[in-house]
Amino acid sequence: MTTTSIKKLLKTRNLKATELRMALLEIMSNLGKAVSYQEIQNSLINFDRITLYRTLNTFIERGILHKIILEDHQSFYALCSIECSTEGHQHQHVHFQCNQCKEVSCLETKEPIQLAISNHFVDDIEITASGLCQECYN
Amino acid sequence: MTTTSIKKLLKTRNLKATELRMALLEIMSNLGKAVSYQEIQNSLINFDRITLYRTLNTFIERGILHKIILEDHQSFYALCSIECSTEGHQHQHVHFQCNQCKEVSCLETKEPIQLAISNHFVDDIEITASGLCQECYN
DNA sequence: CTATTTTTGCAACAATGTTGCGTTTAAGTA
DNA sequence: TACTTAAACGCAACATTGTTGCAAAAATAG
Repeated sequence: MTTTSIKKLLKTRNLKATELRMALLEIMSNLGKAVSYQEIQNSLINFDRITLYRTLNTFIERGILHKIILEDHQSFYALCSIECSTEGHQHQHVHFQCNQCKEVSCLETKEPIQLAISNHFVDDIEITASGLCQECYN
Repeated sequence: MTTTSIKKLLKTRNLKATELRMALLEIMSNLGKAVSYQEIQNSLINFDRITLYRTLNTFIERGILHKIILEDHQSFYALCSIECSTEGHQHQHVHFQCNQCKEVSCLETKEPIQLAISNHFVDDIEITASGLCQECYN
């Protein structure tokens, strides 16, 4: 994403284009993958952690980012698809973490994921898989 | 579980039957559901939080408990099935949290869950669903 | 350029994770 | 039962992350 398109995105969500927000979105779009909280912190220079905390929450709330929580309490963040908005997230994908390189990716599914549980009303499903990614598998 | 059977279980895992371990397993087996960390703390009296931390980790390591991490970083713990051991966990179930009563349950699946991702080697799958449980649905 | 609303940055606190280490305890053995 | 010893505990100490309030600063609209 260019600086201009980032600014546009922020504007559509009624958010001001502040320094940290721009920096964060630049990092996320440059890396083009799910990024760990650690990695975000390391990529930013001279930032306030409370502001980052609030920025991440704001972005999630406005449908710009989504959060992925893995077993070891590590948080990852990934850019949302275009369908997500202030009104809500529209994700339909599986999160995959490679046990070797530890990278996390969002895998789009062609068909909606179905899960039927008797006597339960299922509203949302989160699927996290782990194993070996394409790179590490070969 | 009776006190005797708890002691037996600990012995099979080469663990000493200490006060906190006994108390924790009694709570877990009495409640008979996934229990939040909060709830565990509230149920215990006069305990050391580091000891609890280590006890939980030990139990997970030895295949007595398994940990369920939900979106809001809340940890839940549940007793493992008989198949789990020091050698490893053998779970094949879906974790479900009710949006209303917030209870978490482990739902056994009759058939193994399959997930094929092209060019990836899938080793483990975690599925967390949310919605309304039987009680709150009616 | 100015006004206004948003956002930041700091203080302050809570919860949980994590390790080291000396002391205590459980459990096997004499 | 008393003794021994490896396991487990309990405390100190520190790190990380979450969370809120509030005054100061900054971004946008006009």
